[in-house]
Amino acid sequence: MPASPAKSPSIKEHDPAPKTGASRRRAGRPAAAVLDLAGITAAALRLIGKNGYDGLTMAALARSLHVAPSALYNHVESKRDVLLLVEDHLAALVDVTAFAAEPWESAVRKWAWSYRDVFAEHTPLIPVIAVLPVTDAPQTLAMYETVSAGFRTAGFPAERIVSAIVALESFIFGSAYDVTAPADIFESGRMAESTPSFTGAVRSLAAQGHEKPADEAFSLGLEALIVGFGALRK
Amino acid sequence: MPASPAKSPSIKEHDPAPKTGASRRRAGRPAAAVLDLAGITAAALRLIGKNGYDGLTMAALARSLHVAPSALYNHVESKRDVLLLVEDHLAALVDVTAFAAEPWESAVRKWAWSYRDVFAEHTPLIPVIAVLPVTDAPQTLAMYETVSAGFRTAGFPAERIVSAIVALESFIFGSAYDVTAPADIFESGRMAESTPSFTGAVRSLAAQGHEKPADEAFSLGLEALIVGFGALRK
DNA sequence: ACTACTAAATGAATATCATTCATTTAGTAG
DNA sequence: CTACTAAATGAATGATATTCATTTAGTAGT
Repeated sequence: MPASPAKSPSIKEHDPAPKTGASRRRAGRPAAAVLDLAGITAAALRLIGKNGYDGLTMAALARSLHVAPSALYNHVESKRDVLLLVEDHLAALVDVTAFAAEPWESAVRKWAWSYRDVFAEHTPLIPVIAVLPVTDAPQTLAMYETVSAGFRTAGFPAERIVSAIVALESFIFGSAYDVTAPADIFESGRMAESTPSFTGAVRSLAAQGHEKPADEAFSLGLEALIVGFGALRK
Repeated sequence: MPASPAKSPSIKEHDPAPKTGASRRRAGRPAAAVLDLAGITAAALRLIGKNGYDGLTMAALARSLHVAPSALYNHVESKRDVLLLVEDHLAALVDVTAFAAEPWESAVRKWAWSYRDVFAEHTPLIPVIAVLPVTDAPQTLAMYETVSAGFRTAGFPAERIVSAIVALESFIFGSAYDVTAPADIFESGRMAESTPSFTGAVRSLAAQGHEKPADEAFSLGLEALIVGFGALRK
C-alpha cells in the first residue's frame, strides 16, 4: 500500500522586480508575458467558483486565460501546482486576527470556524493540503506562525504546540467534509430495525430541529478540544 | 461552488441463494458467473495492497479477474461503487469489540485508534466515506450501531450521540491523513527566520524525539475529546 | 429435446484528461 | 543588428472511465 510519493512541487516564478546592477539577467527577457502565477490563481478560483472542481481542467483554465493549455506548463509543473496556488491563496482568507486581540479560547474558536468555513467550500484540496510541506505554501506558513505565536503567548508548552495545532487541523479538515454531506446521510433506510440505537440517536437529533447538524458536531468537538488543550497552559 | 452531487450508488447483486418456490425467477439464470461483488472487492483490495490506489484502475481490476473491463459494469455502476465496496469491507475491520466489555473511555479509545489505523492505509477513500449515506454501506452502519449503543449505555443523552460520533469521526479522518504526511512536512526551510514561533515549536517537538509525531497529535486530540465528551454523560 | 428468456461477458468505440515536445514568436541586452 | 531566451503554440501521446451493440451460455417450461 504505497502512499502517493508527495513530491514537492516547483512552481516557477521569476524576479518580479528585476533590479538593475549585478543581479540582472544576462540576456533579454520578453516583456509580453500573458501569464503569471497570480493570474493563473485568480482564473482557477474563478473557474472553481463557477463550475466547481470538476470544472477546473487545464484546458478550461487555459481557455479562460485565452491561451493554449501547454502554455500553462511554462509557469506550473503540473495540475497539482495549480491546486497548491489555490490552496495558499485560501490560507490567506482564514481569519487569524483574533490571536492579536482576544483571549486564547476565543481566538482559537474564531480561527477554527473560519478555517473550516473556507475549506468546506474547497474539500477537494484537503487531500493536497494535509500532506503538503509548509515550505511550499508561504501563506499557509504565515497562518501557522500567527497561531503558534498565539499558543506560545497563552502559556502553551513549546513542545506541545505543533501537536495541538495538528490535532485541531485534523478535526477541522474532517469537519469540512461534513458540511458538504447530504442531509439524509444518516437515513438507515431499510436497515432501521436492525440498528435501533443508531436510528434512535439519529431521530433524537433530528427532533431537535437544528438547521445545520454539521455545525452542532463541529461546535461540540471544538469546545471539547479547546477545554482539553486549555488545561495544558501554564 | 457546487459540491459534487454525491449520487447514491446502485450496486447490483442478486439472490445469492435462489430459493425454490414462489420467489423463484421466471426465466433461467446462467450459472457460470465469473464475477460477483465479493470477488470484485477482494481483487480490488489485492490490487490496492500491491500497487496502491493509483494501481486500482478498472482495466487492471478486470485484468486481475481475467475479464474484460466492460464486464465489471454488469455488477457495478461506476468505479465509485468499487470504492464503496472496499470501504464497507474495511469498516468491518474496525475494532468495536471493546464497547461490549470495557468502560466507555477505553472503548472509545480503542475504537478510534483502530479506525484511524485502518483508514490511514486508505486515505483515498476518505472523501468518499465522509459524504456517504450509511444506507449504502451495511458494515459501516453496523459499526455505527455498536458505537451508538455503547454511548447510550454509558449514559450519553440521545440527542448528542450522533454529533459526538461525527466529531470523533471527523477528527479520525483528518488524523488518518497525518499518518501519511512526509516526515519533513513542517520544515519551514528558507522562511525559518520569518516564522520564529512556529519554527521554535517544530524544533521543540523534534527535540522530544518521538518516532511518530502523528501519534502524538492524535493521542493529544483524542484524549481531549474523550474527557470533554465524557462530561456529557448522565 | 426444443424454445424462450436472461444475466453476464466481449470487443470495439468514445470522450475526457493531463502532459510532452518540437517549433515559432517576440522582447531585450549588448 | 545580432544573439539570446522566456513564453506561447499546435499537434501528438497515453491514461482512464464508460457505453453499447453483439455474443455466449445457462436454465426453466413445454
